[in-house]
Amino acid sequence: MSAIADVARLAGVSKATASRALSGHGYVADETRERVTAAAAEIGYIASPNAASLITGRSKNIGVLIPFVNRWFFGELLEGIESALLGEGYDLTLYNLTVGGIERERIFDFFLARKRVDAIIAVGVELSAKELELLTRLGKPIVGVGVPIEGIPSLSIDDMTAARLATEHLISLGHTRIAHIGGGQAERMGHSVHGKRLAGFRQAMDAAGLPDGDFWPTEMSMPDGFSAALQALGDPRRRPTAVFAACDEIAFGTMIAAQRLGIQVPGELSVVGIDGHEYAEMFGLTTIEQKPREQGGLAVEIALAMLDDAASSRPPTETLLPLRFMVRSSTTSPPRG
Amino acid sequence: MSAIADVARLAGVSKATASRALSGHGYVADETRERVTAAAAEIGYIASPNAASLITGRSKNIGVLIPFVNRWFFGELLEGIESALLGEGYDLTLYNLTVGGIERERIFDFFLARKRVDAIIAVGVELSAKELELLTRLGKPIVGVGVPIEGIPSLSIDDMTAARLATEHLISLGHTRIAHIGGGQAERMGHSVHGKRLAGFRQAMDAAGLPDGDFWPTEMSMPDGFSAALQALGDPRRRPTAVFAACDEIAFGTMIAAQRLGIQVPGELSVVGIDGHEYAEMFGLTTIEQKPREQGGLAVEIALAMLDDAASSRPPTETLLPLRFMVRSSTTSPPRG
DNA sequence: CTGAAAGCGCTTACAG
DNA sequence: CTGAAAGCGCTTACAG
Repeated sequence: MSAIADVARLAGVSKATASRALSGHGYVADETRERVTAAAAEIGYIASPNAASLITGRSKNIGVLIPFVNRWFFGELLEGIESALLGEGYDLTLYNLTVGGIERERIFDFFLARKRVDAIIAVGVELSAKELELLTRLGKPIVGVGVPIEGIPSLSIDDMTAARLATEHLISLGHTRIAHIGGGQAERMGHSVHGKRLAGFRQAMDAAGLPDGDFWPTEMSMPDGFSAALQALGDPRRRPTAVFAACDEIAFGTMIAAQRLGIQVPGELSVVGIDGHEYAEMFGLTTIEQKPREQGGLAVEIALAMLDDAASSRPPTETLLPLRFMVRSSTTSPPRG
Repeated sequence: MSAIADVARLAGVSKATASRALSGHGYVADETRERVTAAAAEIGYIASPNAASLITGRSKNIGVLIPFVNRWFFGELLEGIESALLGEGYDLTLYNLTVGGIERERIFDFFLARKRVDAIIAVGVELSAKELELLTRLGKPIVGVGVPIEGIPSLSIDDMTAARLATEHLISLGHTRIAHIGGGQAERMGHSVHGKRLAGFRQAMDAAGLPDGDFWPTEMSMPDGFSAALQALGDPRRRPTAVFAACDEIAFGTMIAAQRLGIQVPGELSVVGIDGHEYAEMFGLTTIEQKPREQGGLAVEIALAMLDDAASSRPPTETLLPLRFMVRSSTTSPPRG
């Protein structure tokens, strides 16, 4: 006996009426609705979305594609998405879409094909043409966050501008020998976050009439930033007076490397990052802040809105999110001489 | 027309046979099975677990309760769980169970009551008696990781032993003024990770005949460890020569605080942690390693095994996971004088 | 405004 | 070994 039948019997109505009363779809007399709600509360009835999905086609579940869980930006975004979804009564199904991951293909071919999710939020993932095709063929709302996806409503900061701002800050302080330690993976530098931040850096240097600073490619993590910085700062004769790090984690690694090498920050080396990482204050890092947790909430809002009016009013393809410059103690004028 | 009907028609069999062939339940002639599999492959058929769950009662979906996503230990564990689940064809539904969280109650009353998950993996969560009651009443396998849960199969390291080992390491180096910077939340210190690590610390100090070292309670994060360490190390006259940090993140914060105060590590201050964080090598931190990613895989294994033979062979209530002592450059003998 | 009936896409006794 | 039928727990036209 289905659970809703119990509610119906207790309230003295049909299953159909009970369903209408509980879902809010269709006409039900106020008095009836109250009886049904009371009955449902009494036996602790919670509708099974699995059963409902069979007929409504909606499963109250959103799939999240994300390359890392354990990096600040991604972790914050994920928590933001989760909290917003729960607030709306949606479940979050997590797909950790790693770059060379063995399961990557299966996520598209199998997991997403199971028709379990109503929409997809793709966080910081770069999709191959084939993957994008598979995704769009699902016919479900897709929202991109962190990195814009061709033809899909996406949220991100303006990476080029952020990088330009960070670099200009260093230039305005008087630095001329500025290095960029940033994301590698040169193959797809074009549209990637990495590529744009590098481009913004070069743009600012060019505009100031400065020679291209050194670029040290690395992964977007603290230990990798540390290793790269050891190289970048290792040779005292060629050492830059300032580093623009593509993200705060790289910036922290750079600051630790500087300390290891006996280089004073900011006296002998200025460091600026992008992100607004939770450690930024502790490190005294000057950075360009973004708010990934809020971005997650926004992404949910957009995805659910697309679900509501499927055809009409698609959100704009690319939404740029606000930036905030936070000056702290990691940047100052270059040393004299 | 249901998708499996298409497969059946194409293979020239009934839906029942198609279902049996694809699921592997029940007898099907080999030749028939091949035809069905081929037909399914041809039209790219993937069974809807939502529909199947209605009759099997299984949804191929596991719920994960976790207090943080953005802390190394939890992030690693989550990635380990996700990857193991995907390998088994299971989805992961993420519930971020924060401590004072507004949604916390709803996760138990509403989300988990929707009958969507086949089992629950509770990571590092301390449950109230009421919550535990709600959880067990679901009648589903539950596995605890990180912190043991009363009466539930749980995986964790032996926190007391780990803390004792770390402390004894410092003692064996000759330290006598050792402080512990560790988890706060005194109200439920008893069974918590925090409480056990503090207890192990005290046990080791006692056993060595040393007076209780100072205990500085804090959150298990790097910035909070930093703030606590600034206090712990601030007064040169009372300063300890060694710090046992309850986790690596606190240890890193402590090392950064020491640097800020001009205190040499390890010359003037030894620091030891617990975890084996990905930054430990960069910081040169001596620590007791655990492998949360593998713990996640193990938790999945146990949960799925419990699903397979519901009644029989319950796994042991508390499984203790291996530890590995990693000595690096953050610990040495205390300064003379 | 409400109820009886059909049906979502599957799986599983039950016959044969 | 296979198929026809029933049914999982819901929701939604369709009558009334």
